[in-house]
Amino acid sequence: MSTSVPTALFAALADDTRWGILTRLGEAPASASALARELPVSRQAIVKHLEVLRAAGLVEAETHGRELVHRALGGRLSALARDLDRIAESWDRRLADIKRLAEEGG
Amino acid sequence: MSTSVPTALFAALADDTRWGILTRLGEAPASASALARELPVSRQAIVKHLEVLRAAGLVEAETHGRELVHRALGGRLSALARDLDRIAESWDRRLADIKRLAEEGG
DNA sequence: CGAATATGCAAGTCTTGGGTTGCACACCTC
DNA sequence: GAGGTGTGCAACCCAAGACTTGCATATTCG
Repeated sequence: MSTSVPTALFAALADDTRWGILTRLGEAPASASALARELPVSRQAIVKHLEVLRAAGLVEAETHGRELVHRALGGRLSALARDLDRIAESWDRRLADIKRLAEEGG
Repeated sequence: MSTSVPTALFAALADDTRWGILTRLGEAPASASALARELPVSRQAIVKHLEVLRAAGLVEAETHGRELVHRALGGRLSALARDLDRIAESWDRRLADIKRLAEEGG
């Protein structure tokens, strides 16, 4: 098992523009060109971000006519949420153990 | 409300070395020098990482004699987990709505 | 068919940030 | 008090990646 939380996924989420694109797609699917009209960055920048998001499993694309429509997928995110919650709990539990041992035994 | 998930927190988690330090601190608190002995990076690199982690609220430091002992805090992480889960759910729900409307109305 | 629009590929720029080395300083210990 | 050890500050190097502009290529619609 070990870590199970790839930092690559965090990296995909760590950029403001990319996060903006992702949450925008969460509201409704859209093409790269459509996003470029809404956001203050070039279409090429958006395309690159979409590629990163797709590689991370956060976005899925589908051809619609001559458009490539992208949509946000909740699966990876909710899986990440579960992992993080488990990890956070283990940290706090371990800290409580250490503190307890120190007070009892020390 | 809006976003509520600062990408800065993701950025703090997005580096392999930093994530290694963080999970290591999750097992047991340690000083920067102690970590430098375990990990294949310089103490200064670790110090910088710890500063980032502390700024993100993921780590807390306490002076022990002449040592500065750092420990991982689960709070921020579990809060992030809750936020992500909520967001993921909203995405999927919205997608389901769109698909349903398309099939019913279209 | 032809114009408009959507996508893809390709440099090339420039900032960010992870990492190092070196040095000065403090503090506990012997 | 002297030495070893833990920190802090500073300058510097270098690769990664976020964006841009430009051009070539389809493909839908009138």
